[in-house]
Amino acid sequence: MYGPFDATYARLSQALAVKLDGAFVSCRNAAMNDRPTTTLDQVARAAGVSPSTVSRILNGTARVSEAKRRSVEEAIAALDYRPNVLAQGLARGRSLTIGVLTQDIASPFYSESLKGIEEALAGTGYAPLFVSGHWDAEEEARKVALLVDRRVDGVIVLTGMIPDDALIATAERVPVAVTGRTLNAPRLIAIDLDHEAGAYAATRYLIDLGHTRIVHLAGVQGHADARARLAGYRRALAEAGIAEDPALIVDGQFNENGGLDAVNALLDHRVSFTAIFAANDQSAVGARLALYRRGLRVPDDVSLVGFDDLPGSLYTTPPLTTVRQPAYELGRLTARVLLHLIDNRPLPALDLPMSLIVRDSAGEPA
Amino acid sequence: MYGPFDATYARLSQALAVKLDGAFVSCRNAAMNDRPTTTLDQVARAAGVSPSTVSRILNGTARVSEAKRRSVEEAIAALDYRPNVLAQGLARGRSLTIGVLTQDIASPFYSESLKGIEEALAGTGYAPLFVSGHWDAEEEARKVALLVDRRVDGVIVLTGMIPDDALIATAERVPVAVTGRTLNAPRLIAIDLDHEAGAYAATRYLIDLGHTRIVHLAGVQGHADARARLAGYRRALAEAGIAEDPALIVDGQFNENGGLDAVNALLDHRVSFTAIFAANDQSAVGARLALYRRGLRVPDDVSLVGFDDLPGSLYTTPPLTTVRQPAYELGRLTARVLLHLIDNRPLPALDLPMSLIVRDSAGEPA
DNA sequence: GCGCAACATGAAAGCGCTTTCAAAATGACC
DNA sequence: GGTCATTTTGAAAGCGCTTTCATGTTGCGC
Repeated sequence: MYGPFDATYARLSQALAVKLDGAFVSCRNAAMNDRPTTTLDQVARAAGVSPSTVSRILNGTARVSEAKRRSVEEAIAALDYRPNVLAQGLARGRSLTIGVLTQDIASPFYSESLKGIEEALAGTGYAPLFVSGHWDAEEEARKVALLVDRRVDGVIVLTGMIPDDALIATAERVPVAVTGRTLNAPRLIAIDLDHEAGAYAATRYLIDLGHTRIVHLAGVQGHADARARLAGYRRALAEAGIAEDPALIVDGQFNENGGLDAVNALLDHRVSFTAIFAANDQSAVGARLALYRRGLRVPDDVSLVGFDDLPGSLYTTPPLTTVRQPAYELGRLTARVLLHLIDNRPLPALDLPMSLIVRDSAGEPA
Repeated sequence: MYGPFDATYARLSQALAVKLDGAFVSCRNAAMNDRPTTTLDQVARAAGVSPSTVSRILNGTARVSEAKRRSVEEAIAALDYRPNVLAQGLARGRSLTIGVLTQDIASPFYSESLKGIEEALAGTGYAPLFVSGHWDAEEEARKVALLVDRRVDGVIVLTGMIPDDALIATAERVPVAVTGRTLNAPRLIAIDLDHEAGAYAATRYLIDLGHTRIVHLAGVQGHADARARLAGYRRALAEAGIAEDPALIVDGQFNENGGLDAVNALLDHRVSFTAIFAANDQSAVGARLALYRRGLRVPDDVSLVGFDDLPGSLYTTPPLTTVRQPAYELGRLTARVLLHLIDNRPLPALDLPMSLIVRDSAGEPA
């Protein structure tokens, strides 16, 4: 037992926590003295021109004499004027905001897509407004409504459980781009990747290595991606003439703990297998820990293949062989396509391949 | 060599990629037929009352006769009316938006704080607007300006490199809450955790286990947290009477690759050590992989302690002993404090402890 | 039934910007 | 120098909401 400090000890799940120090906080809560924000009218007055002229200069909407331009620019600099984007939005009928419904702002997978969206929007004047639905159809609908109420100029939905109908209805008000679905409606664009093919490739890879007893750590029931990946697994087995064993298809819940529990259960029941195909990297990581705890080596004793290629999967021990989903690129593309949809421009060409990334977690069976 | 498919092969960094399938895209780009959005005026007309009355009912600003209330509510339902939040913001002078400057939307550490902010704001009417500064003072300043231009009602800054002055200047326009600094200014609140103490505890823990040759995988130079953690490491050594060996303090860059490279270099140079204290979990994970590649066991051959307690650190092999930073709670608290600052209410009590989470990656030296 | 307070309601003036429309200024040309 | 096309500019009307202010109602006590 460990205990050198004169501190309080607390037994956590499987961790001993030592409380250390509190937070340092500093603040001077001054009297409300909002620095008065300067408006376009003030700039106009200072420059001796009309508000319209200032607006025109700001937006380059029309030609303006050099003299006025200069005096307006001086006034802007002197007053440190910054246009009120809200007011602009109201006047123009566009908010320059793109609403993005993700499921969990901290999801290692979707946050890559958010990054792609951010990147695609950078420099366009649009700012993304991120909201999380937590895989709950109701909450997702509420969050989409929130976006619409804020008059976003477009909505991006990253997968989720919100029904197609709701998305179609939303598309009546504002252009929508959704990933992870196939869907056809006016002012709505759906971008999907071929999860079935990815899963097929992963499973086929294991089969080609010589495995026949392959566990599938399935994703969350009712989730479209989970279904597609299971289908790919099945197709690969069928094609190879390997009979499907229901005992090998277990629930991995798409998360670490699910993978951990599932593999523990498998091992407890003495189910025999030589490889695991996890429906996502997170459950693969959980599975890997369960194997580690039982002293099973990867890939020597058990081969492991994941799905997603999370940034961290390059650094697991051993680095994880997995199906790469181009999450970042998907986000970028989706945002780009949405902008095109908003401007009613022709849609750009699309090409987003899934790919099997072979690292060190799978090998031939012992 | 592996190659069962009739597919293209490509040699990646350390991975063989098999290109699979393209994206499925569906869309019907209908003619622009924006469903006309209904306004408060229309509701008023439909209900046979004045706009003021509708507004009052919407906001509960004043008592209204039961009859009118009912007819307005019917009109709202019939027209499917939703208030325009932008217009409300303009009229009220408040946007109901909180700007949040993070560094990387996909950072596993900071996204926990974002989650906390989201949680704290849920149900308050405020929505967070997330922007990323990428640890670049210039970009951070630009992003903060963007937030101010959108007239956010408050700004949260998660650490970052933006100079204190810039924050103080921002605070003249809008309330600011910043983490990872100690700073005192009007309408600005700074919340910091004690990184030095956390690092001290981690190092002391290793020392108490019997280690004396302890590597410190330092964070990014010039980063305040990195400095504080190094200081804690040093204090623990000094207190224990262990002479500091400069060869043991190496640059881990706060990321996986940095940790990997640093430990590789150490091993290449045959520096002897029995433990590693990494300045964050990401570099610890990189270090762990480097050790794995060399056949060194954790914790049998080398003990490893991280910093942050990322969600994934519970599932590394072995689970990582680390200093827990309450990132989620920090986000929640910061948002809450900011709301108080905005409303000029007394600030809530604060208590955010760091704690050493003992898992399985550190033990007594061999 | 009268006077006054209390209340419910509507008119209208913003919030800070854009944009249409028409007037004023400029310049080209004969 | 006058005419007309072309540009530059400003006045004013919104965008969709809130909020002040004034008006019209109601209710109460006497």
